[in-house]
Amino acid sequence: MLIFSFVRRLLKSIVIFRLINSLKEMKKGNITIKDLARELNVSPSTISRALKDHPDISPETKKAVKELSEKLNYQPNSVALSLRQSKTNTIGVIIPEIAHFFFSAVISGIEDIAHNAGYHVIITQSNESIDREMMNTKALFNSRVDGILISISRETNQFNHLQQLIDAGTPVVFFDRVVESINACKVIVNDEQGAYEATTHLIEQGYYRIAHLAGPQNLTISNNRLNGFKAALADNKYMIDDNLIKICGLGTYEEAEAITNELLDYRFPPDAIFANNDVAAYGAMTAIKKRGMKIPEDIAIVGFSNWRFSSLIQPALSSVTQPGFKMGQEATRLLMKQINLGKDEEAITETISLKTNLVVRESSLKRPSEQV
Amino acid sequence: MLIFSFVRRLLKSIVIFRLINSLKEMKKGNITIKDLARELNVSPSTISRALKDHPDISPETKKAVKELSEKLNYQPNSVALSLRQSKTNTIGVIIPEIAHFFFSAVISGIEDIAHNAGYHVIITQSNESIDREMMNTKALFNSRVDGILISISRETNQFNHLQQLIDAGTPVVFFDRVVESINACKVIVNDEQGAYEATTHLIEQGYYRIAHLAGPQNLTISNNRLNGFKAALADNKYMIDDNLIKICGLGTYEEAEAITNELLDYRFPPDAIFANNDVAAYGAMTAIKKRGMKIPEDIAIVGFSNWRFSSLIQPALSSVTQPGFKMGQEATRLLMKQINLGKDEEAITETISLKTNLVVRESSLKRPSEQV
DNA sequence: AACGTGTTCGCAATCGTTTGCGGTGAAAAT
DNA sequence: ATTTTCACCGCAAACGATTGCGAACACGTT
Repeated sequence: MLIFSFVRRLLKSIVIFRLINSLKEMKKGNITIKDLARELNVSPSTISRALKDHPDISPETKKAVKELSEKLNYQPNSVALSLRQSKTNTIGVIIPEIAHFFFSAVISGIEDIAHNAGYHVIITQSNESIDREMMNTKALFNSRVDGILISISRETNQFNHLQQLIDAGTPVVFFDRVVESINACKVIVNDEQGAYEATTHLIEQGYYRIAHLAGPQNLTISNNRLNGFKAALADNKYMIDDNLIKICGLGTYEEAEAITNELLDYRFPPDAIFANNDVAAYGAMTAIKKRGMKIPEDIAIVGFSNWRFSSLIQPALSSVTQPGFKMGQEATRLLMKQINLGKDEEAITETISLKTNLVVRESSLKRPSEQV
Repeated sequence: MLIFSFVRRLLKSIVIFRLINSLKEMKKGNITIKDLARELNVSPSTISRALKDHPDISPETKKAVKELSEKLNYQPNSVALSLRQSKTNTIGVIIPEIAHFFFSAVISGIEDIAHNAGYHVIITQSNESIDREMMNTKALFNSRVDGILISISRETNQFNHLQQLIDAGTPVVFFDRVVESINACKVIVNDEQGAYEATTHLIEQGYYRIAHLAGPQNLTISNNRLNGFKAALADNKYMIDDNLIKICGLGTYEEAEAITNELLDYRFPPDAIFANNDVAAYGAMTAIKKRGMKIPEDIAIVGFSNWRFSSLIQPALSSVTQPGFKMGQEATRLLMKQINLGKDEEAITETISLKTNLVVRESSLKRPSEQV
């Protein structure tokens, strides 16, 4: 018995030595189930079963397998697994830009749910380009991700690539920037309501000539915000002056600054600006400051998205917060639901609408003395 | 001939009908090479060869294959390809946090090079947690990515998981937050020089009691910045007062604010602060402002990283820029070089050091009247 | 007629893992 | 002594694509 054990141990160390050697030779020598099988003189099936505590395998074999696997630090090849099971346990995300606080928050929400469900997350950026977006959808499809979360790019005005994806059976959930015409799961924030509240807030503060820096109107969210803006004006018997509604197509800081300058050049410039997003708001603030005008005394500003540093700038920027983290969570939950659907079950097409929240800071407050 | 053509066309449409039908049934019915083979009555090998213009295949067959493949929108299964070729054409990235302007820039740089080389990029966040980082390395390894780019977490103080990765033959390139003790490719910025220049700048502006908000000292970058700070003081014959060097371990805004308050409580508080990063600088600014002190008149501030909004806050924050995009590019180039290495070639262990650049803004400028 | 040549394609193995089914041997039941 | 039972394990096919090798066939050449 002792001798046997000794011999076995000797054999094992030789085995390990041999493996390490061949590993060095092969450079990228990842241990496979076959390696374990060869060294223990059993079949690969046995290794596979032993590693997952299949009842057909004897305790001794299991022990031996597990020990060797531990010692050689065996790691199952996910690629092979994915192929075998036609399931990658991976979901893909397509967003316009990572360097965007809102989207970063969404990603964290996505990872939160996905990781707990045992999924990996592949993130891709479209960089606001439809070509890039199409490439990404194709790449994710070819990688056979189990599902896709997408917020479309600023440029996206046709949706074949997305419809194809859905037709091929890939579960898709849209978030934030959704596509109206596609029948699928969607998670949005109530942009219209957010814009309505922001505008109402400006009205309540006593501003009467309110401009809007709008986003590109092919994006539903931009359109909704514009509608909310108009609705608030209308409900308060304010006239809607199209000259005070400017579309910022690029979404850059500089563009907003230039467009704000146009507004300020009017004979009767606005006394408040509601910006489609915080970046535009920053641009507006810059233009205003450069003219020596004061915020909010001369012009009030409200933004949208509540970037991380909106509270840090001077004056602190009022903004509509979007629940990014929660949106990521909800979108991923919907996706998981779809993925786990039986083949025969009907596809679900739920739409979740999350509430926004207006955070009032200095940039939109009339001074006490000036308040009505 | 005409009849033949007609029959063939008829057959084809039936074929397609059948496929579409079975596709609907199978829900996730991705077209495979076998499907094409069955419908055209050839072997899968022929399909494979036809699709890649192998000379062994007749022009007619090629044409038929390509047409059908086009019509059914055949997309090769990347998973199967990866398994077959032991190559995933994917690289993994591990960063502490996505919601960080510097890292976002790095990612864009990475994608720039990687996409051009035909690689996908998988991004994972460690959230500054070593556990998460270990999980991510394992997950990426199991996914058999062709290489990994990593910037370690704030918590990471042991490196077994990374050494194992390298020992297993996975190409790894460290960037920004590198591990000194591991022999591998690294891309860093010259933190010491950056800190040296920032500190020298403060000295030249006439500040004489300069404090430093340092980062956790297990991070080489933090340590280098501290060293640069000290070196600048020493070279200018300034004394190094350890009371003016405070370590911010968490890296949060609030922590920096609290620690700055400690500095301000001194009988002789500092008249300038060089912060290890911009977030800490923001915290310091908040603390200073809350006391009614003025920047830079009472206290000057210089940060590190040059966040996107450092130029927007009041006063605009002087900061040391790090070339994030370029860093991502360089790191990826190094990784590509490693990946394309022959099996027998010696592993490369290059270290690239990028230059920083001090951007002087209001927060560190003595007023003209007060300047020497 | 036999052989050589070239074109066009299929067979089968392979990547790493899983799994239904069948096989072996020993112990237990008849 | 024969059958049944059970524990334990291996065979082989499968996931989708690639590729070395050989086969079949139609030519042209001797």
